[in-house]
Amino acid sequence: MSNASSAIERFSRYPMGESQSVCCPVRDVLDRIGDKWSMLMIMALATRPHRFSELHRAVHDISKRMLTQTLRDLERDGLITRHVFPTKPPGVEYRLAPLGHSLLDPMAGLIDWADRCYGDIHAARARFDGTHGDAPRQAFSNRS
Amino acid sequence: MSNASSAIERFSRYPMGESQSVCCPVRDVLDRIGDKWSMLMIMALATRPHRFSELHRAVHDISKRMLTQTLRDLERDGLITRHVFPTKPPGVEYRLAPLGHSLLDPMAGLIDWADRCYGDIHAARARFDGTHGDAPRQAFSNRS
DNA sequence: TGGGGAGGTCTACTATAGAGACCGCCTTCG
DNA sequence: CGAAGGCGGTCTCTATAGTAGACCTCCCCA
Repeated sequence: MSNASSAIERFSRYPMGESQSVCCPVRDVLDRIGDKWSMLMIMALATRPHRFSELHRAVHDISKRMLTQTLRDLERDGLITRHVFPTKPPGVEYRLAPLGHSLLDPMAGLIDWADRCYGDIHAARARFDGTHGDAPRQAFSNRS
Repeated sequence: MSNASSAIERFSRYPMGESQSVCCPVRDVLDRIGDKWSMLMIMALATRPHRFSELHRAVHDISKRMLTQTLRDLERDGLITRHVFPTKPPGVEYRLAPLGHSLLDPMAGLIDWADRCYGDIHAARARFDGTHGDAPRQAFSNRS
């Protein structure tokens, strides 16, 4: 918590109240890497460069469309780079840019936390669903 | 990178290839806190407990619907707690649970990174949009 | 000659988020 | 007395984003 409080404080400097989302790095960064696939891509690329299809195989349940889009967005933000090799059938390799590399450390903290607290979260979830609801499917749904 | 590599390695133990999303803490946790609002809620609650309307004012551009849902989900996962005070008009207070508190530290790392690299990301984005596209609006869109 | 992989794009479908109206309860103001 | 407004939500409608999966070109290999 030692360094957390300072970060929270730093964060608090960015007012959230008046459509300031544009000037709040947290919102901005979260919108980018907080989506379903970006972090997974970064993690996959953390060990070594990957080809498009390798990434597709590595993640399997991403659609090609989302794979392309996620890679484009990450490239656009300078987190990964895209290299085309003009071989016979052109090969494309994606690799982590330095900026992407610098993300690994903070991400590792999160992964660590996820790993540690996974069980607690599921326990809490089960407890909530048991105590609180008869229909444990979703806590909040658009049931028609 | 020192501790990052170990975390990456730990992550790699969870295969992503065979619909293993259910057993991968990273995916699981990311789906929860990686959404647009959860982290913002946690950050808002980091300093002190908040009432429902306080949170709404603090974030302003969240709809009540999403606010309710986000709070429910966080409560369900044991990250925050919800206290109802049976005062004249019942008041509801949300506060961080210990589990939520333990998230602050890893989150701080990310906020820190966001703060540091915000500029780089925007620079990269501008460069990409300039070099790469005539229509800098979106890198990938469903244009009809 | 036709199957398969690479590296995508396109279209159609559907789940999700967001806007904003509404609600019961209570207090306060004119 | 009647209206206004805050609290803590829920409900419905619509716009948007994600998903599945067909399709495409180029090349290699048997």
